[in-house]
Amino acid sequence: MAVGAGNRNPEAGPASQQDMRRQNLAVVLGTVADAVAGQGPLSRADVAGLTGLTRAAVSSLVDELIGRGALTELETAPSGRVGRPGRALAVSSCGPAGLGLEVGVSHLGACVVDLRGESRVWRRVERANAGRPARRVLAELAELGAEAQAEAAGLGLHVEGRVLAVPGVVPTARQGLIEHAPNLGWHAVRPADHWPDPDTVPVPENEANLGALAEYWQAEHGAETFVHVSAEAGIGAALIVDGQLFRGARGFAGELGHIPVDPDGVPCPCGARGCLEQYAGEAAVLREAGLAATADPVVLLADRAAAGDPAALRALDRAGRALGLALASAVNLIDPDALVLGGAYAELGEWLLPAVRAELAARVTVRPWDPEALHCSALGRRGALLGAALLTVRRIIADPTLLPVA
Amino acid sequence: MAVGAGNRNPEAGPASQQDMRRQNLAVVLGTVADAVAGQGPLSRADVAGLTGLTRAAVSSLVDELIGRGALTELETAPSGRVGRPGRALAVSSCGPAGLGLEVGVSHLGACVVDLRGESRVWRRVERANAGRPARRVLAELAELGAEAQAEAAGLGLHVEGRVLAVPGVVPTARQGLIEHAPNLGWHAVRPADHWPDPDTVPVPENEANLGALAEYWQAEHGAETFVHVSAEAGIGAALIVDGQLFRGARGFAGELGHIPVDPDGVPCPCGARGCLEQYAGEAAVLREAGLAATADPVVLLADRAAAGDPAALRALDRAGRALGLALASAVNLIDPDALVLGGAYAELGEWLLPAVRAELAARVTVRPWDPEALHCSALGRRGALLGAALLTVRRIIADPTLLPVA
DNA sequence: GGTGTTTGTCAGGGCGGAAAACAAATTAGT
DNA sequence: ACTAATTTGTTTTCCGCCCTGACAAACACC
Repeated sequence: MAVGAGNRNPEAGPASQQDMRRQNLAVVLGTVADAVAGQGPLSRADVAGLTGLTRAAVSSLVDELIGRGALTELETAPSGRVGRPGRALAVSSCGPAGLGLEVGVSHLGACVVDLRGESRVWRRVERANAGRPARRVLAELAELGAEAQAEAAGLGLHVEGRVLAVPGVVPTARQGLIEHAPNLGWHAVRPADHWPDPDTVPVPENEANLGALAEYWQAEHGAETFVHVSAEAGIGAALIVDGQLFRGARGFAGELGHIPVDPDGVPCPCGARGCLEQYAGEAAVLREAGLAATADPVVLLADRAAAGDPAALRALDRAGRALGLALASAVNLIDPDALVLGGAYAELGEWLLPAVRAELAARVTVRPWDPEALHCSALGRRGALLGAALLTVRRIIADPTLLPVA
Repeated sequence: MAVGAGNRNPEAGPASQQDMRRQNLAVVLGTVADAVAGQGPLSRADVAGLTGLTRAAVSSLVDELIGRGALTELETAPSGRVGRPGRALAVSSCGPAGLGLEVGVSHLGACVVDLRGESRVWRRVERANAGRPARRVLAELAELGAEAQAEAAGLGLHVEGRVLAVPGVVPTARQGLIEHAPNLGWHAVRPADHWPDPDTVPVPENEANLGALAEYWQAEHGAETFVHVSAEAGIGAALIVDGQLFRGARGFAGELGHIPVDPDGVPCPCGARGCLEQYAGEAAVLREAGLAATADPVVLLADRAAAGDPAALRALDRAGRALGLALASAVNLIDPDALVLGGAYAELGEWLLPAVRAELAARVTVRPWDPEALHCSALGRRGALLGAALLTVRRIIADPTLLPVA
């Protein structure tokens, strides 16, 4: 009898038969979606065996999922085993899809991901968005999104949800509001107020959170609980706990940038002293490396480091040690399966990782710690946009009744 | 569409009608249990209105809950309102109960809590358990537990589960094993191997976790997400996230004691430098205050501080500042609703709180922070034993089918 | 005492999964 | 080539659970 086992959330309302159906639809669809990589396509009987449902129940559920366009029956391939061969099931590669949109400081992006999680349309254009009026930026993004949606329609995909990744604070309580995006110069922007077409308004979400979710949904490491660090302007961490994004009581969880790494160190604009951001933030690293801010300072820094520039290497080493110190606190508190460096950090990983690893090894001592648990994201800066599109897809897989019954 | 909304755990198995029934039984019982304090006892119709279930369904569920001994029908009191008066429902004060057991360094404890969460039997005896063979300690505890259970039987209570609070590591993976309890000198102790009566073997659980759960279940502050700090020999934190104990990927979450508060500070036996434990741990505070270890050093320290001893006050201030620094990291990462000082810290709160508050105010700057969110536990050192008994009770409320149908 | 209101229960129906039987499609064996 | 064995997918029957609607019971108000 482990603590927490069986302690379902008492706030959850009563269960109805529709909830049961919904849950079982999700179980069947999720089983097919997750097992694709495993051992070839599944049949109804396979799904029944894996889930514990009856073949009859699975048949009924699969019929409904096909009717909603979530599943497809493939051509039956000879299996070689004795007995009647099963009809192969697969998540539809044409049909429902998710549209992801992104506003960055220097770019706009749009992508469409199908139910299998594969990116089918990808658009990215460079734009200097800082300081531009939100209305203009969003109008241009809407255009880009419409193009992507049209291209997806040509592939047989139908967009079922739209999510907008923004580098800013999107409070949990006030749906649809971008409270503050310092790098863009946005305050209290509500996309719905500026979007040209009221039928295609996207839901905003913080880009670091989306990047972490993309990492969880797509990455190879099967970590269910991990910390995803991303540095754009500030240093933010997104916490994935048991496969769920953890936002904290008020949505401010993961403020890694203001963890104290040197209690009496340099003052930070936030008012405290010795915040991580003053040691491992973009501005601090550039200053230490003796570089001026440019259009893409991350690439510049990576080039200098690759060329063996001692100042750049020293700056990155110092940043890595500070980051490692802060992450040691995170490991001690959260005990994650993995630590993932994403966003800009992913591209500097080669020079950051040794210092971070060394600091972690020295500071995480009271539990087993695998150095390989710290690694760089394979998605890099694509994570946020991918996550935005995947969010819709994963919501559909978690609740296929969101799809129209056709 | 908030991130995480509707993302139910895909690992969850299929739902059956029994699951639905179980859930609805829990909803009804939980509604009656939680609303007792609100506005007098509830009737079936009240429960139906609160939960959204039909009166007919509630009737059926209530009948089953009465049959299992979880609910009781009270004498109908005149309500004064028009219409047929409802039959008042209440959680049984006699019937199912939870037994809590505790092994401390200097005491043994046992208590019985009824389904309402009220402590009905409380036993605590002083014993120097450090270094004694586990078999002897557990035999004596079993005796104490049997006495408590007998006394509870006299009150009409029937013990449905037994939980043992221990100051040590109880891994999630290996059920029923106390891996290591340094203060007791125990290694790899499995209570089942030493318990006299195989029918009453308790399940061990870490006392800090249980203290935090007791705080959550009993405390007035309605925080769903908080950090509960307890200092016995080491400094441990238990994290309650959305009303659930968060253990981390491997069960090591909450190691507050080894968060670095001074990166190049004094070396710690763990191998790192500047760990919180070296500044705010019991041994460090006593040393700083110029006191020798005694039977109950916490009381000694509190006496000195109350008397205005400058060394004691200085030591507590230093500890408080170090604790505040570490907690600032926790707040930045977790964004909890509250921070609770429990265990021995609760008794020293008067002298610790100002320094902790000051440090938090200086370090938690990038979000709203209410100084009152930090407070001391009202349960103090009773929390662990209470939590052990409550764990069974809360499990029953979360799943009433655990009770025999009578 | 009659009326209106609220409560608790009962009967009927629908929904959804389980169990068992059955038809279909393939391989293995002779 | 033909039968037996095996596995799959569907059909049928059954059961559990909640919902809808109706009804008796118990109170306040007039």
